[in-house]
Amino acid sequence: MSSERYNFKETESKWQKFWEKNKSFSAKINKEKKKFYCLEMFPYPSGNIHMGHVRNYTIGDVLARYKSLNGFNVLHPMGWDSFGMPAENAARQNKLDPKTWTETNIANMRSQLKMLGLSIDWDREISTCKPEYYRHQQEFFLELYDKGLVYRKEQYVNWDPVDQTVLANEQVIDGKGWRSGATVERKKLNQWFFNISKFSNELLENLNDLKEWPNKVKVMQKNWIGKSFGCEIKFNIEPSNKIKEIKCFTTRPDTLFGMSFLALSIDHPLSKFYLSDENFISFKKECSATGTTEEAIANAKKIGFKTDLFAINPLNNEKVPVYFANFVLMDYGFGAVFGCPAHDQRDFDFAKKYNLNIKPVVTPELNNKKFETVDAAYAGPGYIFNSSFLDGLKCPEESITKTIEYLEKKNLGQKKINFRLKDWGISRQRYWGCPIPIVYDENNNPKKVPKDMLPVELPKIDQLEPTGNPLDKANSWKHIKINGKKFQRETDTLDTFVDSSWYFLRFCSPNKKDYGFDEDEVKYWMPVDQYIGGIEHAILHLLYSRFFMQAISYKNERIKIKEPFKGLFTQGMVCHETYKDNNNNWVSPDETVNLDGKRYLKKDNSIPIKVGPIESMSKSKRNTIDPAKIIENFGADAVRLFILSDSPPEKDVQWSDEGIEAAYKFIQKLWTLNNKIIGEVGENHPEDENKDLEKITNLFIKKISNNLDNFNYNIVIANIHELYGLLNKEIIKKYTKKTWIENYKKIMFCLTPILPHLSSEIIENLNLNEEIVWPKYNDKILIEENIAYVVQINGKKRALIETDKNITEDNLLKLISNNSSIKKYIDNKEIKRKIFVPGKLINIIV
RNA sequence: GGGCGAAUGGCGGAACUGGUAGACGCGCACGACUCAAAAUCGUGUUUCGCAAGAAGUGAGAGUUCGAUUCUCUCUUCGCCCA
Repeated sequence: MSSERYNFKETESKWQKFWEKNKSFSAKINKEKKKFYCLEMFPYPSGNIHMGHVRNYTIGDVLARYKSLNGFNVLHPMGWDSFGMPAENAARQNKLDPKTWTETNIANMRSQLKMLGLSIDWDREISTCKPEYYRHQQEFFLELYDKGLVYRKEQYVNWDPVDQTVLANEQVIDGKGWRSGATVERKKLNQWFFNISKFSNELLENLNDLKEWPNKVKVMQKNWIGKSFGCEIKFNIEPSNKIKEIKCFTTRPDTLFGMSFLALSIDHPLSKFYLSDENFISFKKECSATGTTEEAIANAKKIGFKTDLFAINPLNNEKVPVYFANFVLMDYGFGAVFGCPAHDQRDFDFAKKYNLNIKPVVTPELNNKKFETVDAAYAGPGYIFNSSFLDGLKCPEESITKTIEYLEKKNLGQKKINFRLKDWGISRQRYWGCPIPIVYDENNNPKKVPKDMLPVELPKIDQLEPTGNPLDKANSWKHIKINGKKFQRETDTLDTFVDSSWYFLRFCSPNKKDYGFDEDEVKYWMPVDQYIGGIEHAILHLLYSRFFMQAISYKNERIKIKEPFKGLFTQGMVCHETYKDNNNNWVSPDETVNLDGKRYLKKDNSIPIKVGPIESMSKSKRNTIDPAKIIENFGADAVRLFILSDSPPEKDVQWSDEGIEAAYKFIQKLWTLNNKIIGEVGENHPEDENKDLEKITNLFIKKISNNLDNFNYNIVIANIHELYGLLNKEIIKKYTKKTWIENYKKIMFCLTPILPHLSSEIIENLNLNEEIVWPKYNDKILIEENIAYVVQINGKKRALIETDKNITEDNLLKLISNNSSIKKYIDNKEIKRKIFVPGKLINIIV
């Protein structure tokens, strides 16, 4: 017998144990069934799960369970993105070993996730920091090396001279190292790259086939890849003793007549002639004060170094000075641009500073030959002028193609496609990452580590020193003999984005020893049918994973999959109010007492708290809520219910105490209702009073199915609330035991994706002895004989008339003319027009 | 500066292909139970108005018998890129 109050602790742990023991969510290839690969972005094991995880994994779990009930063979795995800087930082600070720190966190977070009741195949759990995982990653690296997709070149990094370490961009704050406070320098290092730009066109074109991706993400990737049409132009240089010509790329060849200088990147090959010039060296130093991001370079003050060279404009043979400038990137085009100050703001700023000619060549109006750019560059459309044979062309529609045609004909330049996407630098000067399987001989030539020597395992270091690269100091590991020859190991490790670029393949065969994945398993499970995660990974992680799939299938006939993620869903963030005390220090929700819903006091000293804006939960603002505590107090079903209820899953949701309490109460109400229904079932009336219960059930199944199909999970919760109200009214009516069970069980089956524990318990108590499947609804039952017709007069609703659905227009009009509340609107008035929509409404124009 | 998106009660949000705006939840108010409180249950809750009624989906126009929904202009906000 069911007790009065629902004991969520007992019931939830009972079912979690049941699922674990029976391996209820274990996935195996079954070619009889359609597969469904449901994947959520795997977490970084930072210590505890946060609300973002709860939301992400609840959304995924609802989908996985729903698909499973609908007859799909579901793969729903979980793992750990367990290499990365937080572990290394924590280890350096506390002089620990990152492995122990990471493993403790994983154990903790695994148990927290299990408390959510997720339908995960835990036998497939993987962790990227384990040699059993990264061994295969090293093999992929070597495969890509053989395919020519990996190379080494020099590139700038942010160098912290005090900590003797390379910093990521986000570790540089106001030009200083985040921990040491030392001024960060730009330093050139030899680093490894994946040739992602080789696939620029494929990565761009394939976006069109990703029909189940949010358009927003596709647009972001498209902009990131940044395909542009332009022109490569050759400039002759005078005097020609250093260099004869300089190539540059431009998207605006049509402004060539407005050129007043040529700007080069400080890394341009020409720079080698100036390295003995003290002024150039100090200029170079000044440039290295700016960060390495595009944004930092764009916002920096434009500075230049004038050379003794001049470039010849190929169109009019004018001579213009050649500068080195800090805003030109070696990665873009050829590290050289021509400056047209009148129509580019950057060039305009530069020309103003160095007193260079500003000659307008585009005018907004066709006949305005006096147009000048005085305060700012003009980048808008218009007509070409001051440009000899180009004059009068419409800009940019005609002018660009015409100019390119001319340059090509005269052999001065040629049309070119340029991509913004740069190759992916994968070297990290860190300890806690996947070792790069490369060694160097005595002449510093790189050699692959032989396959039979994989994995290259990280050396065990019990205590990490606060500074430097530990692998560089690990002498016994670093020096190695292969076939009697001496080598030194590569001491950089791989970017952790590499770890997450193929983990979805590993999940298909997580225990395969000799290779990263099993081809048959991958053929069956891939691609991921639904990938779910945060929008913050819209570009890098998703693009890198797409590249990896391209790279693996490149020159490999057996792997046909080009795109890893068929469907993508990006969920919004979990937000909370922020609180500050009168010293402007952040205060966490745990430290406050709610006075009246609006005002808060600090718990320990009763001083009023300032309530700030609602922001996404973050440790720095101290507005986080610990899911573990919430599950402990309210139960997993209540948390699942609330995290889905308040906002559409793709939008941000606000966490509130009232919300989770309401969810908890609703779980209790469902249990109370269940007890009443079980009582009714025991009554066993001889026949049904009416068909209402059947209608309620069918309409509910229809609504909840549609809403689940469309990710309208917040509306799904509303459907359940609505259903509760209806059933509560229904229990006073009389139905047979059979009718009650038939309908109630279907309803409960529908609740299992959302509230798996409560519904499993109820279903068990029904003693059905049948498999749980997603119920089908019967549309015929939902057809109503009578319907409330909307009666509009001049487009305004004036009445509802309950009548036969299939009534004719004439009969409906008769009804209306007898209706007292409408009569007054049409009496003594001429009816000009009638619009009749069968089964819905009639609109009378008078 | 460019691109994408959003704007609906006190709050979060519903409204299928143009057809009853405000589902559902929170909050609030009143009532029942109770010596009382909590919990629970019930009723109400867009605004103005006693009412009949009128107005109403960021602002302004347009298409239409009819617009939250379609088109244009503008305002504000968010995200991405610069």
